[in-house]
Formats: sequence, C-alpha cells, structure tokens
Amino acid sequence: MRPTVHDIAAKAGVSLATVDRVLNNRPGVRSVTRDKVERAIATLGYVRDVAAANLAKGRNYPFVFILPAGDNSFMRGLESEVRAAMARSASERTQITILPVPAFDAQALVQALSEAHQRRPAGVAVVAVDAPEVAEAVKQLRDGGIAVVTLVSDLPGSGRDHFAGVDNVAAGRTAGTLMGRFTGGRAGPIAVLAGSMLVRDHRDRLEGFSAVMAEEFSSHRLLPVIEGQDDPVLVEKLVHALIEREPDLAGIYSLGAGNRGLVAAIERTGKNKAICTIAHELTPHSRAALRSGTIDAVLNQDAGHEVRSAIRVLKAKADGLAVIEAQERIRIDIFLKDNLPIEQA
Amino acid sequence: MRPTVHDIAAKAGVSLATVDRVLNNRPGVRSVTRDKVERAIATLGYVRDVAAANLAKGRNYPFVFILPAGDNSFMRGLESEVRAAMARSASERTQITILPVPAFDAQALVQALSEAHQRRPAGVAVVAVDAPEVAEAVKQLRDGGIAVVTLVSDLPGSGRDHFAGVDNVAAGRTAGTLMGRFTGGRAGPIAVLAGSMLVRDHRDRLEGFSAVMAEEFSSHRLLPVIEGQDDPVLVEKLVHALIEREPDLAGIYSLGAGNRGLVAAIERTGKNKAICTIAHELTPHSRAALRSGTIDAVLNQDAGHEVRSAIRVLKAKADGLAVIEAQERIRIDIFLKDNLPIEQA
DNA sequence: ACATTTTTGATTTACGTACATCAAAAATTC
DNA sequence: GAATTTTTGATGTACGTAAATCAAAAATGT
Repeated sequence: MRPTVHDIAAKAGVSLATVDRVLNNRPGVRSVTRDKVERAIATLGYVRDVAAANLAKGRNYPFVFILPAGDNSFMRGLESEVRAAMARSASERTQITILPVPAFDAQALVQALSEAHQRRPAGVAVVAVDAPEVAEAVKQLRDGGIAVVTLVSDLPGSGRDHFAGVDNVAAGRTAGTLMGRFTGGRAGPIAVLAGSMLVRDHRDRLEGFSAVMAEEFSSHRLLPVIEGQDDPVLVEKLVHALIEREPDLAGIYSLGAGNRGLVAAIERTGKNKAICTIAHELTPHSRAALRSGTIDAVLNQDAGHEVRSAIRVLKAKADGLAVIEAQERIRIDIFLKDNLPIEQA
Repeated sequence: MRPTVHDIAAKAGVSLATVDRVLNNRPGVRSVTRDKVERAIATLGYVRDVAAANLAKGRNYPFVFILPAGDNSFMRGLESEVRAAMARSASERTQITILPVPAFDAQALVQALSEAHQRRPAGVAVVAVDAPEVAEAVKQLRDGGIAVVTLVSDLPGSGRDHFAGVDNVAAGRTAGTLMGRFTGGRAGPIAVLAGSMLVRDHRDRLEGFSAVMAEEFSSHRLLPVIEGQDDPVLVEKLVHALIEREPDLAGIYSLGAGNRGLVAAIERTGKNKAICTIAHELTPHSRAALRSGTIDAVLNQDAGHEVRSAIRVLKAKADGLAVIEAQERIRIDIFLKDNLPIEQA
C-alpha cells in the first residue's frame, strides 16, 4: 500500500497536525522536527494523493482563452477544442471563459487582455499578435499573479510563462525541404503566401523556409512574399494573378490560412499537378485538396494537443509547480494524402 | 456549484441510499423510483466525481505489459515509456508488471500470456506475433474477463479489445509516396528491407508501400524483400551485398528495425546521397543518420503515446466503459532533418 | 387481513487530505 | 524560576462518493 500522512506521522513520531504543517509549509514547526518529518517522507517515498488533496481543497481553476474571431478554419477548430475542454471542466476542475477578438488587431487584443485581467482568473491563454503594447499587457497580467500561456503564435519578451505551439522556424524549414525535394528536377520559381507579417508564427515560418531554400535549393528563384490576410477571397485573387504572371511557377508555400482561396485559384487554372503546393493546418478544405492532389503536403499543429497542453501548463503555473518542457512540446505533423487521419465528427 | 449525490436525493425526493443504488446499479429499486432518480440526474446535469469515487473505492488497476526482449532500440524505448508509466502509477492507481519475451517467438509469447493470466490482472498489453496459437491465448484471457490491448503490432481475429498502434498500411503508403517523390527524376530499382514477415506490422507496411509504388511510381523496379530479422549485424551484411549487387540502386525502404546496420552499410559504400533511404522509428541511430543525411526520412510512432493510450483503454475496458476510438488514434509521425524534436534524457 | 417479500430510509464508516481550534508541552526570555 | 512565546498534540469537520447495516415502509401474495 502506498503510504499516507498517517504513516508519516507514525514514522516520524509526531502528530498528524505537524505532518500537515510541514507538507503545506505552515508556520510553527521547529527545523529539527521539520527535518524528522521530511526524512520520514523521503524514506517512505510518500507522494501526496493529488485527487484527495483537490477534493479536500475544493480547488478549481478559472481560465480565460483569448481567440481570434473570424471564419479561419484552424481558429474555429481551436475554439472547438477549447469548448471540448470546457465540457470536461467538471472532471478537470477548470472554469473556462472564451474571449473572441478581431484577428491581427493589437489594440483589440490589449483590451481583451485587460478585460481578462478584471475577471481575476488563475490563468490566461492567448493567441498573440506580436506588438509591444500586447507584450506590455501580458506583463501586467503576470505582475497581477496571473499565469499566461501564448497559444499558436508566441510573444517572446513578454515574460509569458510558456508557449503552447510548434517551432515555426522548424516548420518553415520542413516545408522548404519538402518543396525542394518534391519539385526535384523542375526549375521555375517558388512563391510564398503568408497571412500577415504582424504575427510571429508567419514570420518564423518564412524565415525557416527561406533559409532552407537558400542553403539547399538555390537554383529555385524565390518570389516576393504575398500577404493574403488569411482571407480566402483576397487569397484567391492574389494567387490567380500570381499564376497568370508566372506561367512556369514550380511551387507555392502557403504558410498562413485562407486555403480555400488558394485551392480555388489553383484549380481554376488547371495547374494542380504542375504546381507543388504545401500548406499549413489540416482543415476540411486542405484535407479535400490533399486527397484530390491539389495540395501535396500539409503541415499541421494539433489544436487539441495545444489546448490540452496549455491547460496543463496553466494549472501547473497556477500551483507554482514546474513544467516538464519536453513533455509539452507540440509536434509538427506532416500529412500526405496517404496518412490522413480518419475524419472526425 | 456542481451538483452532488445529495442534490439528486433532494431533487428526486428519495434518500441518499437510493441514489447510490441507482448510480451503482445495485438491486432493490423499483423502476418508477429509478426513473425519478434518473430524471433528477438528467435535469441537474449530474456527473459523478471520478476522483472522489476512486478515492472511496480504493480502486486500482493491475496490468501486465508483454514486451519483446533484445536490443531493438524502439522496443527499449517502448519499455522505458512503460517504466515511466510505472513511476506515475501512484497517481494513476495502476500497478504495472513487465514480462519480457524473445522477439518473433510465438511459443514464448503464448507462455507469457498464460503466465500473465495467472496473475489475474485487470488488463494485458502485448506486442503481438501474428500466429493462431497467440490469438488463441488472447481469446482465453478475454474469456477470463481480462482486457487485452495489442501494442505496436496487431492481432486481428483474436478478439483483442483494442489496438494501440499506427495504421501500418497507411505508413507503408506514406513511405511509398515519399520514396517516389524524393527519387523524382532518377530511375533505378528500389529495395525493401523488412525484419520478419511473421509480424503483422511489417507485412502491412510492405503491402502499403508496394501498392503505392505500383499505382503511382511504376517506373521504379521493386526488388524482392530482404528479411534482416531486426538484427543490425545481419542487416549490415545483407544491405552491403545488396548495394554491391545493384550499383544503380535508387532507394531503400527499411520497414523494420536494425537501422544501425543499415546506416553502417550505406556509409561504408559512400552512397549516402545517391540512395534515398526511408526508415522507421526515431532512435538515437536513426536520428543521427537523419541529421547527417544518410537517412532521408523517418516514419515514427510515438511510443509514449502508445503506452499512455494503451493504459487509458485498459482502464476503460476494465471498468466496462466505452472508448472514443478517434481519440486513441496513434499518429504516423514523419521526421525530416528539419523537424527533429529536441533530444530527451 | 395476514404473512411475506421487496423496496426505501436513516445512519455510519471509510478513502486521503486540508484546515481550524484549543489545550498541552516545550523552549525561550528576563 | 516565573512569565512569555513558540511549538506540538489531539480532535473534529469537510470534500464527494462507496458501501454496509438495520429498521421502517410499502407492495405483493394468499
């Protein structure tokens, strides 16, 4: 049987109350006694039964998730994962509120962060826009003793406790290698389509992609970045113009959202096979395009993993516990038409 | 506040004891009363506090893991994940025993399954060898009311409760697409190196790979399968002979283990760049080879995920609860040199 | 209407921890 | 050595559920 507080008390020759004082470092214990108890804990290999402790404490964790609004499929998927977590909140002792904000809007985000602050939650998860005033707002939350985790897009220098997202430079590099090898023999320029350079994740992906293309596939000319604001309509217009302009285009790396427009534009020109297309995030649209062959590879971050990881980290930080960073690493998934997961409800 | 058994009792106008009888379907409740209680449960949205219930029950789960012995890096990694789970057993209320067996040995496996049976655990996880007598032994476990999950390699037709592993046909197909596209312009034959056709996962991978090569890259000649028994020494000998025999070899798909030998043989001939190599399982050896460029891509199954999933499923089955299959799906990870996770301790 | 069976209520103990209170003992100060 | 402060013990209640016991009530059979 695993040892309990009673066993410690017996072993150390002290009362239950004293064990309790040591375990929850309450005052009023001589250091000699404290040592005795701690030795007993060590030799018995006692570990606190967290379930019982939480039950006794009636502990619960109010969290706020700040997510971009709009019809970006990935973000909607992320939101539905947060809602799934809300459904589990009873058993996980969490209390989650979602705060929607306009995308790519630093001002709105600052305001949302301040609203989150007023709710006095134990932690906040936020999809960050990379701006100094946002970093400042995050700092204030942390000064108020609220744990902050950035989600999907990071905000270094803000003092956030943790980033729950992928290594986007590595993602860009991966896309670069796939692009270089998939376009193999062919010459022809490569285009990069981003959402906005205002968010860190897009900038990082571009950096990684450009680096690999320059280092290893320098025979391909890299066209200037196109910014589509993650808007399918705008993206379709821009990509269509691009293909008209560059008839021997070899590849497109779409590192943001708006894949619906990308796919529509490519399919309109009938160059599905000629152009190697690599995109991000597995959504119903990118999945269909992958299956049909219009998109050749999709790099994905598992929104469910990100949300669950963010919650685990927020809980740990709220309790002042350490996080095993390696365990919370979010993988870059690579999907080809052959390894698509079965469609979920 | 979330409702408790007391609230249900009050709402339904019955006693606590009756609520308990309904919740744990004990006998001695009229169906009218049962209905009243169930309506109260539904309207209040009551969900049992699992932590409190487990505390009260003193529930724990004795499990047996049957793993192949030997110096196969992937299997050793799997074992260390099981040991990590054992370290967590206090908080997860599990009691795990590891039973090692010789690899690819159906007789030994049958004996291990019978030994596992005698321990009367709540569940067994087993890396299966695909043989009728093994399936029979699994059936007997299940008849004895013990939950069985196959790990890594499946055993369909054995009546096992669940398979915790990847879709190996899809993995083979993915390898096929990568091989076809990476070898792009080049002609030259492609070799397949397996461990043993006695295990299901190797057979499935071969099936998927062959299918894609035939469907989409039929210009490449596929050489007869080489069986290396997952033994680095044998593998090195066989691969070296292969490269000597086939001077314009374009690619090698290694769908089993023994990557150490594979890498050594290729590096010995100096054809690292000429031969496109795709292997399975991220181990220290394959990782180094990926980084150096000898291996072009590694398909991986996350051993940690598999073990944790197996335990979750075994618990659910032991309690007679349903499993959300989609949630327990194990992904096929694709690693290139660019998206290698940081090395763990 | 009686005996019998089934159903329900009331109450208690337990799981392992947290937390509060009050008294007793020990250590410290003067 | 007395007064004071600090440390420790003893005890009880709580968290939400499980499980057991025994008595009371209701339903059923004859």
